[in-house]
Amino acid sequence: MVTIKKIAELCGVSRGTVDRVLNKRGRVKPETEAMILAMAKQLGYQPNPAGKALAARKHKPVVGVILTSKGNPFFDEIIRGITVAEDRYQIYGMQAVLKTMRGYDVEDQLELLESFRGVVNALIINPINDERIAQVLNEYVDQGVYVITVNTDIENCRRNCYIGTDYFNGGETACALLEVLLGEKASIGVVLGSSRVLGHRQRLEGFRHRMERLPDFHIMDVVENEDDEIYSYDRTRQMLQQHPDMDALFVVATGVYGACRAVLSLPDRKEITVIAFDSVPTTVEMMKKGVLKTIIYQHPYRQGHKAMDVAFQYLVNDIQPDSSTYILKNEIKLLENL
Amino acid sequence: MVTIKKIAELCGVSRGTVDRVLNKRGRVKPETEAMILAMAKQLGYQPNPAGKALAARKHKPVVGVILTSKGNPFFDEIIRGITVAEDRYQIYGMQAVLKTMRGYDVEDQLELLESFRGVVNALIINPINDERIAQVLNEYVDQGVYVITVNTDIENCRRNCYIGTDYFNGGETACALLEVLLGEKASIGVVLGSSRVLGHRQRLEGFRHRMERLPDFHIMDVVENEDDEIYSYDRTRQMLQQHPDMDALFVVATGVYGACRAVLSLPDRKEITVIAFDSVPTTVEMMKKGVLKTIIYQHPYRQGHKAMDVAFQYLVNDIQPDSSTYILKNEIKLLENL
DNA sequence: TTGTACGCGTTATCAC
DNA sequence: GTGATAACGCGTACAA
Repeated sequence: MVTIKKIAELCGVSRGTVDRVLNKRGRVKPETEAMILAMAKQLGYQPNPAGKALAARKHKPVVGVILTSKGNPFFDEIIRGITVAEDRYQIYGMQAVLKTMRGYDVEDQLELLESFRGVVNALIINPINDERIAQVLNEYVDQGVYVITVNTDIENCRRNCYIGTDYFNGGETACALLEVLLGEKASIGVVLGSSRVLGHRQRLEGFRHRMERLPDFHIMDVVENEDDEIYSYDRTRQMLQQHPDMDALFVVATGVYGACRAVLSLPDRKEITVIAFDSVPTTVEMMKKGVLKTIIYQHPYRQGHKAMDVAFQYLVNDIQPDSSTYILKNEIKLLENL
Repeated sequence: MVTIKKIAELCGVSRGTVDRVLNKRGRVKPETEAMILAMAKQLGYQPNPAGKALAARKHKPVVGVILTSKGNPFFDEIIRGITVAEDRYQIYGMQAVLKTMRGYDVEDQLELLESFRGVVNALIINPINDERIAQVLNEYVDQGVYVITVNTDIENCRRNCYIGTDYFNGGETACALLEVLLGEKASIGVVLGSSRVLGHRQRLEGFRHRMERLPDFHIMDVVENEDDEIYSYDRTRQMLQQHPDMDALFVVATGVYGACRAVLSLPDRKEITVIAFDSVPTTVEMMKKGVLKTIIYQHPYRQGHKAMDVAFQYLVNDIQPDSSTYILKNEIKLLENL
């Protein structure tokens, strides 16, 4: 096992010098620096996280967490992942400060971001895809804050790491699932949430892309529910009535409950297959009622847990993740394997 | 942050005394012990894993790993999870020694177990469900070795932790999936592997249990393939020919490739829906060919990684897992979300 | 029965 | 530029 001490001995210098070289603190003669670097490389030196963690205990790194959709059970699962991880890492002196907001208001999120200025060492955020947000995140990165986007990513931003699902693939999966359930023919109604969220647009693109190889799959109509269950109910119901031949519903984002209630409210109508995302209590209820046979699941708990894990590795052990994205799979769930 | 040192100061004793109390080493006056215990509890003392890890560095704990089915791609994924985790934890002085075997011979596994006697501090094993194995594992536990069963559990054994899927639920999920794919009627052929593996029996039980609420689901025939692809091919083919009305195949364990080849070899036969487990290259090939539309996935990588994580937490940080079982979900995969 | 002292690997602070 | 030293929290050998 190779340590700083050992390198120091082998190079005939002190631990302090080796430390200065390895951590690029300067004030070292170029020749000795080269020698130490060579030796470290040759021996394959890896810093010991336990030592680092112990020495770094006085830093007490703070992780700021900003999540949209306060009170949304899906995000509650992300939060659970975060708090369980916080619990595991709290002993290393790391702590998380959580702030949630309701809806997707850019000003609100900017305000929360401002409140973290100079306070946090890392940031976990479910960002609104807005260029002002992207700019603030870039500023954070420039100030040395480690920025992790979770659940949804943001465009034109130099965030350090994204943790979440592949939304385009989520759409492809939804379409493929529909094919498995219905066969080669489908008359589809699409229920959109707000177009503000990057991922939801990508999901629809993925769905359409996968549809290209299915000549008898047709999108008959698209409605927007503005992330509101009542609108979702009303507009879905209207759509179903206007298209009596429609036999599939693709709910791209939120509003699943309202859409399912619309289906339930038309018991004499042709049977309809609903594809939707996330196993929150309301969708589980609809699975139990048989309105939903399947759901696509995004591992929310693991998203939160992994985000904290990445923050921990960076802040406490100074280890960057292998990749700047960590993609969790879109899983297909029945009631049985929830 | 509460440390041993702080507790010692507050109690007016030395760090050594506190250590003896907290680690139950004895040689402490009952009264002071009580006081220290009370203080530790009141302050919510948690040992710092970094300190523990550092102090434990001289121990160099060894994790023995015994896996059946050498060369099986499913187990290769488990191994990948183990080695990635080993890489992450290797810096703490922990190392893994991996031994694989072919098939399910009890003598072979006993031999491997013997070779680890007195060598390992923890054991990760994919056990054959045999009472002699159970007995040896109990001996290991009694000697203070931390025993983790992975992928399949074993009966009548005091192993410390099981990490893997719920096989009974896997069977239920398979049946529910078949219902989603075929509707309320199905004439099913079952392909069994070896009955030696506990999990595979449980899967069939789960399947049968879920079938109880489907009066028009019938198991027409059952064949065993002895974990051999050629037998699997032959016997499945014969079964399909004998039952022209059979429209579903439930492959409980290995032999998926052979069974699918049997389906392919009868192109003019009635279409058949195949339910099987694990996305290994051969099954993925069959998905691409369209023989398999879905597969049930067991998170093999995560099984291996989590097993090492639990071993690490125990050996290096002295932390036991929350539960003596860690159950990973049976996931349903299409080609799109593999 | 209790206290002291050292080492684990890293970082930070001095003094030279 | 460089080296010595203390500190982080824990475990333990040894002294009292």
